[in-house]
Formats: sequence, C-alpha cells, structure tokens
Amino acid sequence: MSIELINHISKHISIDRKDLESVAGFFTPVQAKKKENLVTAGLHCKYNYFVVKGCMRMYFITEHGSEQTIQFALENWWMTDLEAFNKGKTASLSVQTIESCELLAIDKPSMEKMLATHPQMERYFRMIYERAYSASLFRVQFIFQFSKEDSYLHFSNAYPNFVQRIPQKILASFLGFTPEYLSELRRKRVKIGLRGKAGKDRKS
Amino acid sequence: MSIELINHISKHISIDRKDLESVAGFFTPVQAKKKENLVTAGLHCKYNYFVVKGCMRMYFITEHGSEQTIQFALENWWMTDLEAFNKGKTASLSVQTIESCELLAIDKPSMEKMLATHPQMERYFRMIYERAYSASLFRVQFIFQFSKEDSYLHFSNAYPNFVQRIPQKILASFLGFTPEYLSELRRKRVKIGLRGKAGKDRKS
DNA sequence: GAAAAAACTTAAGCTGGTTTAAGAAGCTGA
DNA sequence: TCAGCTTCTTAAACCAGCTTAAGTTTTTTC
Repeated sequence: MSIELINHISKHISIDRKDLESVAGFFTPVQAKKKENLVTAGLHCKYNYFVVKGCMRMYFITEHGSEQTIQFALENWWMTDLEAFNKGKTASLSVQTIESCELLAIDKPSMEKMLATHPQMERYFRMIYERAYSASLFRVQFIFQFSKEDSYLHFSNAYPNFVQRIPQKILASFLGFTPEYLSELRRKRVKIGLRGKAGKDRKS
Repeated sequence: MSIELINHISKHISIDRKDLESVAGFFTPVQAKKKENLVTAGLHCKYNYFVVKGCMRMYFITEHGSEQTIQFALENWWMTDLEAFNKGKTASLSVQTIESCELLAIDKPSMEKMLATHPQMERYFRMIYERAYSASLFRVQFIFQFSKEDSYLHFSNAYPNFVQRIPQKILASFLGFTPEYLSELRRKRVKIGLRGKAGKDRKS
C-alpha cells in the first residue's frame, strides 16, 4: 500500500522496512473526485492528508464572500488545517481537490500513536514542516516583491504546466487579483506575442 | 544558563533535567545591540537564533531597493534564514534586531549533533515549525483578507504595545504599504478621535 | 445532446494607495 | 549641545488594479 508515501519517508530519514510498513498501516487510502471538500471551514477537521496523486488547494472565504486560495498541494505534499487538526478545533480553512485525487488520510489519535511507536517519524515531520514553513515565507516574499502583473508573469513562467492544469479563477484568487484582471493580462500577453517571455521585455 | 530556552523546551516535550542541561550546552549566548544584523542577505548564514529577550525582524530588499519586513520574532521565537541555514547556502533573507537582544545561537553541525544525541528534540522542533508554518499561513490569510487600512487597524488593535515599540516605517513595511500612507492613516484616526476603536465605526 | 450552470472575456469608470517632493521633528554620537 | 542623520508628516498628482455589467464560451448534468 502507498509506495509513494514510503518512498517519500525513506527519502528524508533512515528507517527500516519493517517500521515503514507499520507506519503505512496507520493511514487510510481515500479516493476523492474533482472539487470535493476534504476539510470545510466551520466543521471539525478530522484528518491530515498526504497527496499520492492529483492536486488540492487550501482556501478561505473573505469578508466579501469570495474564495481566496492560500496554497496548493501537489504529489507528495501534506495538507490540512493544521491548527484545527492539532487542537481538535473547528476548521477556519478549507481544503478542496482541484482534480480527482488519491490521498492518504490520518486522524489525530492515529498520528499520535504512530509518532509514539515510531519516534523516528518526528524527524520526518520536522523536515516536512520546515519545508512548508520556508515555502510559506517564500510566498509572503513573493506577494510583496512583485506587482500583480509581475506575479502572474513569474508564476506562469515558473510553472507553465501547472497553470494550464488549473482554472483561471483559482489562479487569480491565488495570486490575489480578480479573474477580470487576469483576463486582461492574458489578452495583453497574447496580443503582443510574448506568451513565454519575461515581463520586463515588453516595455522596450 | 538560559532558563528561558529550558522552560520553553519543557513546555513542549517531556525531557529530563540531565538531557535539558546537555542540550543547553550546544548553544552560545549572544548579546546584540539595536539594529545589528545577525543574518545578512548575500552572506553565509551560520546560526539559528532563539530570542531570550528583545525583538528582531526578518526582511529582504525589494527590486526597488526598499526594505520589506516579512516577520517579527519576540521572546521564545526562533529566527534565521532556514533554507540557507540548513543547506549551507548564502542567505537571501536578513535578520536584524529592532531592540538590543539576548539571544542563543546554534550552528548547523551543533544542531545536528544535538538532534543525534537527543532525538526527543526532533519532536520539539517539529512542534516549533508546525507553529511557525501556521503563523506564516495566517499571515498570508491576513494579507489577502484586509485592505491596507484595515490591516493597520487590526494589527494596531491586536498588538497595541508592540506597535508602540517599533519604528513606524518598519510597521509600514511589514503591513505592505508606504510610510507616507501610514502617516495619513494615523492622522485620520487621531482627527476623528477613534484611536482605540474598530475600523468599521468611523464610517457612521 | 440540450439546457443550465459555471467559467471566461471585454470595456468603461472609479478609487485606494503610491509617488514625489518638501519640510518638521526626533535621535545620536562626538 | 549641537550637527548630521534618520524618521515622520503633509499634500497633490497619478495609476494599477477593482467594480460593474453585459456578453461569450465551455463544462456539467440529466
């Protein structure tokens, strides 16, 4: 079961085959289809999810009632409303699949039991959250560094395939602007035939 | 040495006195005065810092040459350019004291040795980075949720003492707007005598 | 495979926040 | 203790990105 998780763990820590199989036993495979909510703001957040295959996003509803995407999870990423998951509180963030997904779910009691019986796994999660923290800081840096137009250019140059894969309104909500403005940016790019190039060029 | 760190660790994990003292031995006390750079973008990032007393900030220089503050560290927080620290790379973020500080520093080899001899500490850092990750996600949520004016109102209502403690231009750079605009907001507030109240009221 | 729903586009008018520039006030170190 | 430096303020002109509203295209569902 779940060679992906096993590979991912072995890539980060030294752990023998027997322990790995025992660890894997704490997880439940979940099939989710497109646009399914695995965590819903306002409800109890029971599980933490590992993405075996597919793509999810985390979002919240703003005061104005629109969806704001905070981050994405691709293959080998973990996602849940961590604070709600850890403290048994109601979620304030939602997690939703963008494509149909294969996931592995673990609830809090299993997580604790797993960490107690396999303390090496603390190291794995320490590394996972270090990386997640760095990624989130990088995002803050990104948000402040660039104008909205440049955000779009950088992101679509850095992840052209991913951009093809997700609906534009979700991309717009991730980058922090309106779908209408994204449309305008796309048109501008197409018009002057610079689809793949860096942003600064167009001013020359 | 450093009862603060020892207290902080014991608050998170079960660890006996002897181990705690051994752990504390891996750290070096550092006194830093106001506006001192402990990590500098472009230079080697040798240490991870625990704040015993005082206040620091993390920032970077934008393309336009201005300083953008990403986050603050108060008592009992950790701060460094994590990615640079872990991978032995050049820092891309800077860490600077806002006030004079008492810190504890640890370098990468000591950190690794400490984790190897006291594997319980993996659990401590797992929790620390979980919290840091949550805080950073919350910040992203905050940035997108509020207008610049509301960001200022929320932040200064939530942390009135802290706001008194730091220079306004640093606060402006943390909230993502210009010092000039912060000045304008402050004047508006003072004028209508609503210094301590919530934002929405002022429109009535 | 038709109807309904969702996603995307276009365009005009508007506004929150920036830029620029200058002066006032507050700190700091010799 | 005062000269120089940094921070803070004020104000006017400007513009990046939003809002609104309507039309078009794509996707979903039955």
